[in-house]
Amino acid sequence: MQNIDLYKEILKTHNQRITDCRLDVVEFFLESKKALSQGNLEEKFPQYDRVTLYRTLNSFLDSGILHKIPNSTGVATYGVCYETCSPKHHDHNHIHFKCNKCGSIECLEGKPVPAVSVPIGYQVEVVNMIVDGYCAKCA
Amino acid sequence: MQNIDLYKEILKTHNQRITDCRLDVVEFFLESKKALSQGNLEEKFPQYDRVTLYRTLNSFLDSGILHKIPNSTGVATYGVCYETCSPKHHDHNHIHFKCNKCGSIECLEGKPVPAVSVPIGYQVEVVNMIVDGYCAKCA
DNA sequence: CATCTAATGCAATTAAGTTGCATTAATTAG
DNA sequence: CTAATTAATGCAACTTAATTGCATTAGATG
Repeated sequence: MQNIDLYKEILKTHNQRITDCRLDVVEFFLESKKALSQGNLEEKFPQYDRVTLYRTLNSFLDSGILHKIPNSTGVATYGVCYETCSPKHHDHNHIHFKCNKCGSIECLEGKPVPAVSVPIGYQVEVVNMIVDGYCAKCA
Repeated sequence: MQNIDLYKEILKTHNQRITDCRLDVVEFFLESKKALSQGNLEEKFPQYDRVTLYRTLNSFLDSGILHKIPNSTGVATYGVCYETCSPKHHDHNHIHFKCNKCGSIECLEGKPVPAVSVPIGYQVEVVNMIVDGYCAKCA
């Protein structure tokens, strides 16, 4: 909890109350630098009720602290939003990488999503790019 | 069931037995031209047991008739594979589009996924691109 | 400090997906 | 064409993910 002031600031600017649970969750996301799921939170914070963690995730999602990362596993995973995101408009112009061996999901910062063309009449809101493969450790 | 011979051929070449259920499911996928979920199948085919439909989907997945489409809803959705796919190697070099209004997910054929660059040491297996927005009908 | 309202914890419930097992039916070999 | 083989089906039970209701607690605001 070295950056406790930063975590508090993040919560405040997103209209979240400063509670132990929410500070812990924010810290966990920022420190781990990986996409996390409800299950990861339950493991890490057995002191909090499952439902509280669910609601924390949903609350962070609504307020724009986190975004959902699409995947095929059937388990919702979340990543930290960047400064360019606001609660109303998410701008996740980066690629997510999922390792098929260790299962970790991370954001590839500095790797912008290439432009995408859609059929006439279609309107693009968000583009997600998910790369499956093997990370540097597992390759 | 006009194309019943085609459906049988698809099942045969993927080592699936010709049954009513599997013929119906293949037809549904090919006719609707959209990504479908377990729920869609249950609605459409109340005559078949839930478990049978689950197993049909999984069987089609393993044999390379269908592929999973990553998404943020938490519900697994499946799309038809192209000829370039084999059970062992899936080649889904196309973009999936999800409409935020009507919820339909479809493949944008003829829209190849752009090349993607990953950090050194990373190995790419499959690249998925999911565009969220509004389809021509809902825009 | 009093009020307001968000956040929490517990219990119960819904929904998605899986597993075991006995039965049925499609395929294959003789 | 029939018998043997094995995939597919249906039912029941179970697991896991996620949601809802409600009473209680505790931040935030004036």
